Amino acid sequence: MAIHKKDAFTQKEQGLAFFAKALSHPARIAILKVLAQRNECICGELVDLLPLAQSTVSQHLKELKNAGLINGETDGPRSCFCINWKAFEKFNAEFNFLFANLKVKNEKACC
Amino acid sequence: MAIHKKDAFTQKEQGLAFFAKALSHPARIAILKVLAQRNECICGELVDLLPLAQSTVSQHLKELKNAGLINGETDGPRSCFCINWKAFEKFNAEFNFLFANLKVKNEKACC
DNA sequence: ATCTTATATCGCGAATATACGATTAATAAA
DNA sequence: TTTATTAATCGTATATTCGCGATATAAGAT
Repeated sequence: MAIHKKDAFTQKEQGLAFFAKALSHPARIAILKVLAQRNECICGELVDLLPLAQSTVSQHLKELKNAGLINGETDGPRSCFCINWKAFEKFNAEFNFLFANLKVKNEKACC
Repeated sequence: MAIHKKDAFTQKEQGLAFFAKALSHPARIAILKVLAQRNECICGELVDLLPLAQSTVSQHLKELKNAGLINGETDGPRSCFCINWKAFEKFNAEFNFLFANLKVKNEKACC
């Protein structure tokens, strides 16, 4: 009863979907926004900035890290995170590859 | 027992997350790719192009339409869909607003 | 050694998402 | 009118996500 048959799709399709999934929750968008607005790693603070419990924030951070969107180090009772801009560039590139460069010739309206 | 407390986040954060959610499944990426590669609405065909059952494809189309990513009309036993490029532009704009324009000053590496 | 602090992980309940087959709906074709 | 054809919807099983409290972990402070 193979639910989730994502393997029936191409690597590019899976990759883009995987990336989008990481962005698909407002809490993760909010975390990324905070990280993007600073010039340094954020150590702590994040829990205070979000309307979520500490364990929940930690989970979202884990997902973002798993998706490669953020880098992080955990030194004992303190952990630091910052955005991985290269991953964002990669996403933009793939996204544009699939859609944006096709846009011009499709400008005409259909339905 | 408010699960999914997305209302605790800003409209922009929710909007971007909602859009990303629509892109977060390879089947939907594949559908959008097909629609993008044509100059016209696609009437039918989609089910044949995807490794999914008809009802499943229909569900994904519904989600894409609900997210505003595609336009569609259903005339009796035939339905047509095409990409809504304006929605893509809006996504790009919001995405860049939150992240890309912050990138330059953050180019330095941290962790 | 003990206490404090900050983070990660575990376990659970509730909500969503995925997928399919079966059914319904709506038009075209006979 | 009856018969296809095509797409949407319903019902359902299963998987995944979300959120939290409780617990574990790991280092610094006392």
